Amino acid sequence: MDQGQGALTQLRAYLAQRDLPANSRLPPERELCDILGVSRGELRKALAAMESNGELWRHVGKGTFIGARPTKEYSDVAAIAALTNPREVMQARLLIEPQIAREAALNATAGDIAELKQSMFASRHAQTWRQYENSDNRLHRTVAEAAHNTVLLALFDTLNAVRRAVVWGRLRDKIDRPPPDHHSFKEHELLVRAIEERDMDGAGQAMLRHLSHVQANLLTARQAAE
Amino acid sequence: MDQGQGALTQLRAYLAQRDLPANSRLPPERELCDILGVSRGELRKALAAMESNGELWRHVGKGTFIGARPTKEYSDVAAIAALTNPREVMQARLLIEPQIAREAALNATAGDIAELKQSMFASRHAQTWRQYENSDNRLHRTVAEAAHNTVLLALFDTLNAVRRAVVWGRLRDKIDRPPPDHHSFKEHELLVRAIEERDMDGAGQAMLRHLSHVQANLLTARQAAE
DNA sequence: AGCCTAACCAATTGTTGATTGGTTTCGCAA
DNA sequence: TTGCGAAACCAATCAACAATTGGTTAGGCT
Repeated sequence: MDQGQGALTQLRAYLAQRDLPANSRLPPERELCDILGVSRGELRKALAAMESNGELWRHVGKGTFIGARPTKEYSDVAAIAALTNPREVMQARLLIEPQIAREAALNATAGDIAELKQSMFASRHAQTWRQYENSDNRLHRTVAEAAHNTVLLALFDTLNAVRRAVVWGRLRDKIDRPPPDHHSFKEHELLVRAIEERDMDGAGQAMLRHLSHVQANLLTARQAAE
Repeated sequence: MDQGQGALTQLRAYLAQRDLPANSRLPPERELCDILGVSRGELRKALAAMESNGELWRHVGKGTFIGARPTKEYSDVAAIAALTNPREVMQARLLIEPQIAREAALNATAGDIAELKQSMFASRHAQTWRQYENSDNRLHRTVAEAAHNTVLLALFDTLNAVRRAVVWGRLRDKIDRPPPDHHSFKEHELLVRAIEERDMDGAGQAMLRHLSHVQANLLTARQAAE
């Protein structure tokens, strides 16, 4: 009995002496056996006790680490897409993206703005709807990048992934191409210009107006299809 | 001159003949040279033309692929948390949550409002900071639920998960409890009342003011710790 | 019965060599 | 001089294999 807790005591002493920071890895069990002069079975009992106590965590092939096991959380895009519909996705875009655009106006670098213009140029000269949508996606994501906030960018990507998953079935005529007077061209231009001029309100409003038109188009396209 | 475009023509013919699906990889350049009977330089010119046109994309060590370059998407909360910091998270909350609150004012049901009040009551009577934070989390999430938009709720959950993962080191005195005049109490009340009265602007502003105070507290707490 | 030791298992990591797009260099010819 | 082609080289990536590591089992000893 005294032996059983002896291993734990030794291990605790070893850890206290080193005073290792959180998430640091401690030597493999086979080495710790030698260091502490304990058998591997006893050592593992002590480790199990400390692990169940939340003081450390272990994983095969990785090792043993100080602190709490890192939580593995996913926001499963497929799960979200299964529960929602295009209306909700569009509404979320209308609420989120203008805010991102405002932030982009504040933080965009010259490089960001150059890339925005390039995407704008590409979308204007797209030969097919497919190409246009590529450029359009790229422009919207560049806006999100220009906000220079990792979390906002991640949220945008999630939203975007959901959007793509939801509007999956929607297809446009592959032969046709965007008309030269497509509403997005002018709207994109206003958006990029507002960002370039550091006009937060202007950028937010431009994005809002652009997405409102996209939403309106979704409705008409849907009505036309029925 | 005819040669220069000849490579592109041959490449296009090759691709048209195979009719490869999107995201499929085509042979390495050195092989394509032999297949098409073109020099590598000319082939690369043709590939560059098609790449700038958005028809394919290339990457060292990977190869050349049909279609648009896949955007690197985040959905792993741990990955986001590793790349960001409390400042960015707080900023994202300031941009997102007020918009959610506005939507909640529009869509909240009587049941939602009842639950909001219950969370508010619980947070006001919390015995420890731990309990308070549970109630506070619950209130904020109920607001997101009250927006009745699956996508917005999912984005909120993602943001929340990132927040929890990022504020790792932050510790509050476990003995102490929230003071009776804690700023959040009054702010929560204003928020819930605005939602109840269907006041979108009021709800958005209340949430914005509340989070601004939270942000300010973060700063002072940080300063006090140093 | 309890323990140590040794061996084995499966998940993970590390390493090495080959592959691949990108670039440079040199020779040649118009 | 200019442009093209062939070859060599570079760095990022991938693929396959060996080594590491926590988890488990079997046998022998006290």
